[in-house]
This record gives sequence, C-alpha cells and structure tokens, in this order.
Amino acid sequence: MTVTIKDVSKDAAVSIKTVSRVINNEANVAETTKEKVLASVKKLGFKPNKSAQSLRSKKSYMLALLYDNPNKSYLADVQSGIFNACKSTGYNLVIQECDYKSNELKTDIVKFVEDFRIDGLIVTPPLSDMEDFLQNLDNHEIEYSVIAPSTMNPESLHVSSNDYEAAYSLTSEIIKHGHKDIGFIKGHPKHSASHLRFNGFVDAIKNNGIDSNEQWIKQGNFSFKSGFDAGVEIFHSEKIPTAIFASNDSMAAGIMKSAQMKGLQVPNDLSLAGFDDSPIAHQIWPALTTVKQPVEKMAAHAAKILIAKFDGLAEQTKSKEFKSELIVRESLKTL
Amino acid sequence: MTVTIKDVSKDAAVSIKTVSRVINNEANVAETTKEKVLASVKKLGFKPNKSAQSLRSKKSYMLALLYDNPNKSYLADVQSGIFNACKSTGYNLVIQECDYKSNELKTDIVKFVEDFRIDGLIVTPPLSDMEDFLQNLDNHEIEYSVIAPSTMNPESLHVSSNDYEAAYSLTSEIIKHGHKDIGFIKGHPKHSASHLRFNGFVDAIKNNGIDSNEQWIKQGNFSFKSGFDAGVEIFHSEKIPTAIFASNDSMAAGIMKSAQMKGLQVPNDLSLAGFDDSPIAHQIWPALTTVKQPVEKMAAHAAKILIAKFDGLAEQTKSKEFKSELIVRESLKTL
DNA sequence: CACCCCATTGATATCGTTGTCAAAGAACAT
DNA sequence: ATGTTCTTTGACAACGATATCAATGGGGTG
Repeated sequence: MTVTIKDVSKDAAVSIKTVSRVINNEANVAETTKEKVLASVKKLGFKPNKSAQSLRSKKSYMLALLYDNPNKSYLADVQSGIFNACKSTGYNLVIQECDYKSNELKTDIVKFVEDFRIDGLIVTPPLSDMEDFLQNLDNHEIEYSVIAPSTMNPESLHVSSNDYEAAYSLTSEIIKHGHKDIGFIKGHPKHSASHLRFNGFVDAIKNNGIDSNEQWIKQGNFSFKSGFDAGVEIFHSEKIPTAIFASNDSMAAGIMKSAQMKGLQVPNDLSLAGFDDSPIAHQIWPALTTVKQPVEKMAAHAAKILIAKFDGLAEQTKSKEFKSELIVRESLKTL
Repeated sequence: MTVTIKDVSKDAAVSIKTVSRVINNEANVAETTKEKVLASVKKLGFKPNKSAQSLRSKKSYMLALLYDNPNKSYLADVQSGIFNACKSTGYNLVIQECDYKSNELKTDIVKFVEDFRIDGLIVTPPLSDMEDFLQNLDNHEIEYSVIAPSTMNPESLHVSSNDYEAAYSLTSEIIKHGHKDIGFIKGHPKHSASHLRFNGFVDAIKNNGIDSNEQWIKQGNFSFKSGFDAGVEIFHSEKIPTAIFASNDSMAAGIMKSAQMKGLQVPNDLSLAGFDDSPIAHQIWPALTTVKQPVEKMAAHAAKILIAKFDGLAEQTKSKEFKSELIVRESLKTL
C-alpha cells in the first residue's frame, strides 16, 4: 500500500511530528535526525499526501492562472512555464479565463479564489494592467504574482520584459536598414506593453532624427484583423511607408495580407516587423523580423516567486526583468 | 468562517452522514430529508472541502492530460474543453507533456499517475494510437479516455472525428472546382488521423476516376517545415499539380511559402487546402480552405465520459463521433 | 552545584469529510 | 401476532498529514 508518514517515523525511529518537520524543512531539527529521516523517506519512497497536508494546513497547493488573451500560443507558453514551476514544487494549476471588461470581474475572482481555496493567482495582461483589480486583490488579502504589469510596485511580485528597449532596438535596426518612412501599428490600448513598445519606437525615431508621419501610425488591438484594417488604411494614402513595425506578429501578418492583396511585395515594396515571435512569424513568407520574449521562463519565474512566498524557498525570490531577443528575418530589407 | 458539513447537519437537524449522502447523491435518502438538507446547503452556501473528500475517499479529483503534440493551438483547444468539463464537476486538470518515443514512457506515466494519485487520464494523439501504451494502462488498472484513437474499442472511452469522410469531401470539393492534378501531403505516420485523411483522399480520387500521381504524394509530419520541404520537392518536378491537399494547415502554409518562393501564385497557379482550421489558416493570404473539427467539444466530451465513469453521472456517457465542417476559403480556385 | 534557557523531540488533538456498522422503523410475508 | 427484509438514519472511527503544547536534556551562568 501507500507509504505514510507513520511508516517513515517507524523506520527512522522518530515521532511522526519529527518526520513532518523534516519534510517541511522546519528549523530546529538536529542534522543527524534529519539525515536519518531523509534516508527513510528515500528508502520507502514516501510522498506526502497532498490532500492530508491541504486539509490540515488549510493550504490548497493550487495556483490559478488568470487570463483574458486570445493569443493561444502566448497562453500555451505561459501555462507551460507555470506548470513546470508547479510540478517541481508540488503545486497544481487551475486556468481561469476572465473578461476584463466585465463589471463583476472583481467579485467573481474573489469568489472563485474563496470557493476553490486557491492559494495564489498569476495575473497576465491585460488584467495585470488594471490597478483597481490588483488593489481589490490586496484588499481581500489574496496573494498574486503579476506578469508584465504596468506599474512595478517593488512590494508586489512581478516579472517583466524590456518592451521599451526591445522596441527601441528593433526600430533602430529598421533604420539601420535604410528606412526613413516607417509606419507603426499600436497594440491594444489596455495593455501596458502597447505603450512601452510605442514609446520605444517613437524615441528611436526621434533620436535618429527621423520625422514621424501621423498617417502611418494606426491604432490596433493585437488582432490579425486590426492589423489587416490598419494596412488597408495605410496603403490607401498617397504615399506609403517603406517599412511598418507592428506591435505584434498577428498584426504584422494582417498587414502582410493587406499588402499582398494590394499587390505590394514584402519585403521588396514594403519591409515589415512584428513582435513576440509567435508561430505565425515564421509560418508566413517572408518570415517576420520580430522580437522574442522568454515568455515561458517569465511565467515560470512568476510562479516560483509566488510559491517561494508561501513555502519560504531560499531560491531567487525576487521580481525580475527579462531580456528579449531581436530576430531578424526576411521581412526586413535593406533599402 | 467556512461552512462545514457539520454546520449543515445542525441546520437541517440530521446527522453529518446524511448530509454526506445527499451531497454525494447516494441512494436511500428520503425525499423530504434530501430537500431539507439541500435547502440548508443552499442557505449556508456550503461547499464540500475537496481535500477532506479526497483524503477520506482516496480519490484525488484530478485528471491529467497526456500530450506529445507541438501544435499549440490544438493543445490550447483541448485544454480549454477539458477545463470546462472539469470545472462544472469539481475536478482539476494537470497537464503532462510526454515523449512518445521514449522507452520509459510507459513506466514513467504509471509512476506519474501513482505519485500524483491521478484519478484518470485523457490521452491525445499520437499517444492515443499506441496500442501497447493503452494496454499498459489497462494492465495497471488506470482509467483513461482517448481522443481520436486508431482502433475504437467499444469497451474503451473515446471520442473521435470523421477524418476519413472529411478528407473525402474536401477532396471531392477540390475536384468539383475542376482540379484533376492533385497533390497530397501526408501527416505524421504515427497519427492515425494521417492515414484516415489519406485514405479519404485516395478514395475520393478513385471514385471520381482520377489518376493519382505518386510524385505529388509526399510524406510529411504535420510540421510547417515538412510542408515546405514537400513543396520544394513537388515544385521541382517537371509537371506540377494544380492543387495540393495538405493533411494539416501548418504544412499547407509551408507549401504556400515554397510556392511563393518559387514565384507561384496561390490560388492562381496553385490551389491549396489544409486541415484543422488552425489560426494560421486565416492569417495567411490567401486564406486556406480547410476542415474544422470541434476539438474543444471533443475534449470536453472525453473528460465528461471519464468523470461520468467515476461519479456515475446520468449524462450522455457514451463514446461519440464528432462531425467536422468544411470551410472553403480563397486558397481554392475554380479552374 | 543549582539554575535557567534553548534546542530538540514526541504525545495527542485536529482538519472535514466518507466508510463501517448497527439501530430503528416501515413494509411485507407467514 | 411474529418474523423477515428493506429503507432510512446516525454514532463513531478513520483517512494522513500539521498544530499545540509539554517533556527532555545539554550547555551556559552565577
């Protein structure tokens, strides 16, 4: 049958409480005792029963991922990262889709956390950008870790990426390729990443002494269609840019479609750049120049720092900024 | 504080065991008693403590999704379906990535199930096509539900789709558009869906009195690159087909890339069809003619029948075949 | 040496449910 | 009326861990 803490205590000739102390890494256990217990644990193949732990300790060992993001590839990466972090620490993950526009969102989530006895939340954009939503979690003393928040409260647990710098250097790269007429498609206005990327673009343009043309700057919302629509508008103007930087790959793909429909060749007639390095970036032709963020690692870290807060792990428990990587592919041509 | 079964039993003036009986839908509870208890449950907002239930009943209320499939969009849909089914029944889902080629796969999974006390597995292709793997689960008395298995054992829990018929009718549609020279890219040989789709294609060709050209039939593996490579080969031949049917959208996108690189216009010089209706299908231009499977619904059903087996739900607990939908888009042109 | 302090350890209660088993009463057969 | 069976109900143990609190003993201090 299954091995319990009692079996271990017998084998190691100590009390069950001492075994409990060892497996929970509690202080004040003699080194020799600890070794003895660990030996028995290993020998018998003991694994603590999560249900019993949970029942007694009032912890559920469950995290929940909150998202409102139609990007399946992003979501898959986030999940994958969190799952890995959970697995090694004995936690479980529940996925909860949200509607950031809903009026009941705040109360729904509090109820969700209480009903399911969730230990902590991992919050992704755009929810991570809603100050009042996070404030509400604080008020209810719900623990959470945030991925890419708009304001980085040093008190709060969060991971971020260098969106501004990445957009700045991608823009610089475009300029280096000889482009002076550059369009930009903004991302969803509720995502802080949208503004960071736009600011990076604007500053790079400015610092290189290039004028920006308002007509070539369009508001998108990260969807393929919004990119397509923006492209249609831009290609309608009398003069069109030689390059367009879209705030994500889906929109860049949308632009590519509208360009192709208009008979424009990418990259000969138009260079294109995206952001995210989603699968689409290299599944279209020409493949997109883009920026790759270590989404999976970021998500894993977000989970780790949250779990560390619960279990007091020694590990790197600090909020952290991750670096993106510029990927230059065929869609960007030297003029 | 939290409401327990004890509070309910007091409020309803019955024993805790009777409350337990009611919330577990056990037989032999008088109708009036049942109503009384349910009223108290509702009034107090009682929710059973999963940890306590789990500890005592030796059920974990956890399912695991087994996959070895790089297609993120497919995975996201499967997960989403299962999560929905789980949520309404109080189960949780763990995701377990596998390597179908691994020698230790069988023992690893058994260990995984035992270590985490998983109640049941949901198995996706290509694992669902590995007879010996499933047999091993049977031997260890591990419960599971299979998505798209190669052989549909009426004893086993499974959901399937009509891959053969869908491929047949998509091929017929291509033929109806006037094509006689049709290429085909096979999917990953370990997926039974690959063979079903190919057989559907072959039979449709035959029944329409069309000759198939071996040179235009290539082995792929569902990846973008394999589609691209197949395209390169095909476009190398002296005569090229007027249409190509790829066993999934990624490969169709790969072909499109190789066609465009060769200067071939889709659909003017070459019609193209894919399968799955993944996001890429409408994020490239021209958008792909394809087949959409109700993946999310299938996955939800797979979870439901598994849970039903545990909890004896009255619901539709039968294995089921789901119907796909043909989606004709611009990539298919009438000759 | 007596005293106290602190590190270490253990006995036992407890978490909130379900399982076991027996009791009480209703229904039916004899 | 009596015995038998079946339905309905409850008292109490048990699941496997952690929490509480007290006991033990070694080391330092006066």
